[in-house]
Amino acid sequence: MITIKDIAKAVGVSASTVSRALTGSPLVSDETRSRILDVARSLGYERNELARALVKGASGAIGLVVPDITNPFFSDVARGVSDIAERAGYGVILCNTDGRVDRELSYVRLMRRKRVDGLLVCSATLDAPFVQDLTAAGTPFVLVSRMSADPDVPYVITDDRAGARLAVEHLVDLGHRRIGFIGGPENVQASRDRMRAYRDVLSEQAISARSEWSHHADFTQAAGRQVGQQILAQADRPTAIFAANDVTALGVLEVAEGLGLRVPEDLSLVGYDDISYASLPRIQLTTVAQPAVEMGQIASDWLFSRIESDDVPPLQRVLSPRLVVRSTTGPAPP
Amino acid sequence: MITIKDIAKAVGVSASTVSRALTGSPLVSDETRSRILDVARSLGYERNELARALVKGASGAIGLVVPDITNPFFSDVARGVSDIAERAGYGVILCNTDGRVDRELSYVRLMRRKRVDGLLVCSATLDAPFVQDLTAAGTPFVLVSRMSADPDVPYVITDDRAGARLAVEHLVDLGHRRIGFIGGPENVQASRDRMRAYRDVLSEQAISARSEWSHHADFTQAAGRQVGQQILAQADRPTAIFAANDVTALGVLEVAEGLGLRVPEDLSLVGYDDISYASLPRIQLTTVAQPAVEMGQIASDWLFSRIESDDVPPLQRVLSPRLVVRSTTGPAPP
DNA sequence: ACAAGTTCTGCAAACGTTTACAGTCGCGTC
DNA sequence: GACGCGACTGTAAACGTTTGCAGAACTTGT
Repeated sequence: MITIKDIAKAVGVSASTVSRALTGSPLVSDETRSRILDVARSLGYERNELARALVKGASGAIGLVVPDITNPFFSDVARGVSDIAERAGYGVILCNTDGRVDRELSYVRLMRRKRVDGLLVCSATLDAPFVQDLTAAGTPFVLVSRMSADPDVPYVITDDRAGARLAVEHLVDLGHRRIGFIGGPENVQASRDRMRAYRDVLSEQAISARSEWSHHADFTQAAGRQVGQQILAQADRPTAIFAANDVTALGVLEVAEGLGLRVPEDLSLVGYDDISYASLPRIQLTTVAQPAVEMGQIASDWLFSRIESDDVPPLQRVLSPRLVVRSTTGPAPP
Repeated sequence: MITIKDIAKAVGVSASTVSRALTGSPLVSDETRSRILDVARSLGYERNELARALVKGASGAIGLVVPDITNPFFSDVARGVSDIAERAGYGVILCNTDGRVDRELSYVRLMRRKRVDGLLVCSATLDAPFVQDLTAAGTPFVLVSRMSADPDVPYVITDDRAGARLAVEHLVDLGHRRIGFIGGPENVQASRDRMRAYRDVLSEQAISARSEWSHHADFTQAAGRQVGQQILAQADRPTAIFAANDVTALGVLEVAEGLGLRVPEDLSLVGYDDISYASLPRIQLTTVAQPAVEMGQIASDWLFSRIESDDVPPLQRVLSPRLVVRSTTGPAPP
């Protein structure tokens, strides 16, 4: 690979002059600059960003850790992040944790070793030890879709309690009294909040929460099928289910139809996220919309300004979810 | 940040000894090694991979360039890649090109500057100038979902011609004679191949290919809607449409239902890719399956062995596509 | 007691940049 | 003709590792 020294030799100047010419410093005469640029071009020089990163103390990369890039919610977030990063000239390193704390932690450590300039974490487990590590290390980061008890930790979320309330109240308004819930992993904040709101609404409305209608899954379609089957196979089954994300809801939809249940006549179904497939004509899933792409953009926008300058106020942004009523919900059967 | 020198000072040895201890070299006594490890741990040392990369000439990262991570086909590929990369201890840098040659090129250059050890390119434009650049530079890479005229270029693809044949022949078998096609961008190899097969089958069957039923889109749902609308709004419309990917097909499905057409009674529809949403009960899209996750795995598996050793035979893997008949296709209306 | 190993450790160079500092050169001014 | 100044260029150190080479200390065999 061509280095700055090769160019220096070819042009007959020192390496520092080449460096200056290439970085656009004014401390170089127009004549030598153009000679240098010519030679650099003709040699096909590409600056070694590793070396540059080492001396500048900035790697020009950020880490993006998500549970599963295959989940449309997170690929939307990733898309938002990647777009902003491209504009800012940063690289994005992708990490899939499957929501496992150990992988999350090992990825965060890998990112620290790679000296990323910042970190975007969607992983959302509740008791995240890496948060302290990162604050202690002074690595800028943003939590996406997870809030922290610590008031100094920057985050972008939507109000999960409010969103879940919308969903459950919608079902209650339709006359449902037998309402089930399928959450994500127990240690995921978003899942807890949505569950909490579910319980709150039920108790406010003096509706009993039946434990056999409320289960944890893991935000995948397969788990949605499995838990959905479990709930719906009971003789005494709910008339409505609120699933803590769309992917799960689609899994439930699948088994519901498999069991011969009509949606929404026999079973109403609400999801969460409003992934693009929720709006397909055949699906028309009632759901709570989160602006995923925008969340990614907001988070990375802030991250980059935080990287450039230490004193930007911490980002603590709570976006409003929006209930999107489509056709998987209807009046409760008599 | 703690460096190797800090540890050296604290323990009272030289930096080289610390380095050796940390990298597990046998040239260090057990006693000093354990003292060093203790101090390293207690100081919270994390090795600077940038510095290491600089001297070793290997960055421990690969680039993954895809048109759009939001497209489930590519997020599946990404998932496969990321899993293998994690196991091999590599980082994956994500690049979205939207299929634009300029962005593709500028990303490839960025990756070269970042000195990635290898590159996985899904971008699939036909006349890809970066291929020569990369071979010339000696950067290992694999084309995913695109073949090259050059016999030395490594790739993983499925046989697009064969897959598309399956789709179109299926429609013909069902009695359709009025068959439309919606492709991807004109310069995308996969799109061309699928179109080519579409035309071949029609001409073999002595069916006329009507140009007003055959259009290019860009593999997005929005474009599927738009082009679908264009084709289906005609009084003289086809009885079947083969869309070059599932996302497009879902867009078509949307407008078809909007126009009051029943699928498959009035219109049969075939997609390509078998993304996970194609199998939803309400969708049940007939499609041609490509093993996306596996393609990502195969490609990166090979890439890593290629990185470790120069002389592995070039990867040229053609996987077989599989027709999955579901319920968006049916007999042609009389 | 001494040569010849062994086993461990340190020195210094290298990787490819950036950048503070010190020149050098030519030119105009007094 | 000395002086200062502006405009440019070079020297060298630094970033944090790895690693070839040489040396030190300690064993072993004679």
